[in-house]
Amino acid sequence: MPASPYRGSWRLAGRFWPTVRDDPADAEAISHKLSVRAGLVRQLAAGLYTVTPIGLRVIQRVEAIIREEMDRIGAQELLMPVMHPAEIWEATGRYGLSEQFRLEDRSGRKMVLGMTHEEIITWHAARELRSYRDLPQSWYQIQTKLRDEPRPKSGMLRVREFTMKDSYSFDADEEGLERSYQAHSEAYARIFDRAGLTWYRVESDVGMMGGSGAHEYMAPSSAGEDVVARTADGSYAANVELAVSKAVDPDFGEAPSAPEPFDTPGIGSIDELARFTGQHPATLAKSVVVVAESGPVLAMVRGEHQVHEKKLAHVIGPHRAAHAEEIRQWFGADPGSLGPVGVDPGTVRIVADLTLERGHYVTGANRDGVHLRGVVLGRDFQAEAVDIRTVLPGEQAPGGGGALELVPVIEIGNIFKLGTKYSDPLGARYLDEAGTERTIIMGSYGIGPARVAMAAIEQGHDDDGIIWPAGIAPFDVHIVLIGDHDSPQAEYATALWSELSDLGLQVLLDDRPGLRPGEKFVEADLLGCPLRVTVGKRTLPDGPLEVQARATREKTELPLEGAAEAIAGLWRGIAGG
RNA sequence: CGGGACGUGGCGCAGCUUGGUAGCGCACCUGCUUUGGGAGCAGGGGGUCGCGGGUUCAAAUCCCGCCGUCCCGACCA
Repeated sequence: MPASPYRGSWRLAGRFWPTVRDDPADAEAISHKLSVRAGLVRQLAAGLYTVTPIGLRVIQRVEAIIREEMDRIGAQELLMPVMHPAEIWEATGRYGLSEQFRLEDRSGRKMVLGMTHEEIITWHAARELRSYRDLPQSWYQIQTKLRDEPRPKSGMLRVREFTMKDSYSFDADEEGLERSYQAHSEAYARIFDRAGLTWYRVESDVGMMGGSGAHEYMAPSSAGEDVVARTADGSYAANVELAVSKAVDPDFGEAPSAPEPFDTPGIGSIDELARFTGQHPATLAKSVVVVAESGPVLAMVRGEHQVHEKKLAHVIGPHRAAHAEEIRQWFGADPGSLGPVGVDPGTVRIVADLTLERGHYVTGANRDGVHLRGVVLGRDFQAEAVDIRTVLPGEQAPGGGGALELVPVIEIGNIFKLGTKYSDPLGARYLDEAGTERTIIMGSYGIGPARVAMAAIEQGHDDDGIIWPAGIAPFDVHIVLIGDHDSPQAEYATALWSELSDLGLQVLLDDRPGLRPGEKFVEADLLGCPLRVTVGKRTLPDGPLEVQARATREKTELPLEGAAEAIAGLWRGIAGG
């Protein structure tokens, strides 16, 4: 049994720590490769992972930071079931979502596995909170969520079962919600700073949560699935799903008094059209046909832009791409020669990006191999002018903060102003001072601890392994013992381990017998604790003791006298005091 | 859900085209030597080749179906 007299410190001999030499064959993301190689996680099935004892240390350190910061803003921890009666989800119209795991109990009662807990916490709030005197409240939990993801991927980054810190605020009015939202915003900043991440707070889409305002917390990483548009100074930052920008207008020149048809044989794409006409793509309009529930929609953006599906969906609702035959039927031409002029507004709804309100454009003529030039919105066709395009890097941010860059990010947390989306259908109401019944105003706030850990790996690694931020490393100090159990080095290393632990550090002592020094060094690099101390024959009897910082590889030689204090000092330097 | 790839000792892979004794590296076990950056020698254990069906005298290999996993896209608090 490995002795561990100090909370948080480990002797390694006899512990389960399954490292591997090779990258797993099916891993792509760096955090996926390294989390498996460093023995932090093991896969059970697609999107299902077991966390090993040493991996759990990292997760628990993230969770400890979260608990401290949530408690600091007065949030209270509780714990709700993962399995819920379906009726509660039916009440908010969220029963039957495609990602929801559904089942029946033995008596045939419909149940669901929780993908989140808005419904459940609101159900409780509706029963327990009655008076303005009961408000405000902030409740949180760190609990398992289950989502039947269409495509689990990238190791622990996108999984079907994971733990989430989710909190919920209950306020009497909008001002109260604003305070709760602000408190969470400040707590989140401290949490992600303490976890050692580079992160952005960005405006986000309210999505399926509904509500009136939302921000996402994003860690930049090439493994990220979301994209943020931001200025270099950070004054503007938004998920591309809703990012806006000032497009650069080309020199349109004079518009002809009416659209002029011209032949464009065999031209099917904007690139080809730009080459054929010698005009800048920004003077060409792209026409995309989709089918919404109400019928066909022609969506138009400038040639250099892309239609953003989510933005479009905000305007026209759920939709799909149109089939070739449908397009023929509605427009009398094939994709490549489509345009808005002459289209019957009774059959086809036309939505045009805001950029098209300026200038005149080349569009398809709805005759194969023919385009029109000089097409003007408002004069030659009517359309709803709306924002449906994706911003491009280099375009100017709306606030004057400069040019936008597009960066891939991992979503590590989010905060939502829910308003009454859940409290209303679930009947969470209270009586105000005047005795009037009012609906409770809610917010919800999430963080994925495992994503925080994986983002830290994405942002901190080199060819040899992980470089943990001091705040969430599995250990503060990793002692590599070179020598047998009964050697003087072992005796010294064990004493040093105790001494460092007494100083409040979490220390890993690699006292595994029979391993070669090289293997221990390689695995220490893989694991990536901030400081590595080597105790070998060179150390004794007179020193020096070698300490290496994982991040910089900087080596420090310490005299044996006062070594533990000196190491603690080095650690404080790395951890930021 | 569309497209693509892969499934062979614990891990990483070869063998499949052209059917005929299941192989390599690492890991593992034993012994000796070694011990400050994934050791050397010798010996050894471990695989119904994802599952089911078919073709054949004979299937890891050919055919059909299914399952699993990964990647791209769609999707996605």
